[in-house]
Amino acid sequence: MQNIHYQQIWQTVQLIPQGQVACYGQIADLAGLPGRARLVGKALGKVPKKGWRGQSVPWFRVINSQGKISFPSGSEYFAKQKQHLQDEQVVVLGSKIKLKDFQWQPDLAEILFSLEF
DNA sequence: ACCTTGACGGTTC
DNA sequence: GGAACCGCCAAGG
Repeated sequence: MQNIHYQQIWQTVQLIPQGQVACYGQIADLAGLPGRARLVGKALGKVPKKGWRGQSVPWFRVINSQGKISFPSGSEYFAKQKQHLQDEQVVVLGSKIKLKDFQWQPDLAEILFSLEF
């Protein structure tokens, strides 16, 4: 396929460690697409369910810059995302997550690694 | 080539 | 806090 941007995004999302979260804008920046948070949302909506390059894409570790799950509360996907996060010990109160405690803070080495492709 | 759609973000009030 | 508004721009129709 030719949608290079989606692939860069999926790949970056795969770097988020288990038990941590990242926001859409943060992923966009790390993927080399500054200012394109919305594209990240679109890309996540299209992750291959079977995974990509042999690994699953942990879409549920991506939330918005306000620390909230971006699906309408009550929707099927909202529940699914919340469940996945709680399963890996991320505390979700209502729809909110404390970024201060759970946001992924990639170190320099990780950033450089992600830029090599 | 034009128009709409996004799992968004920052600014402002 | 939260809501309204505007900027963003690749993809798909």
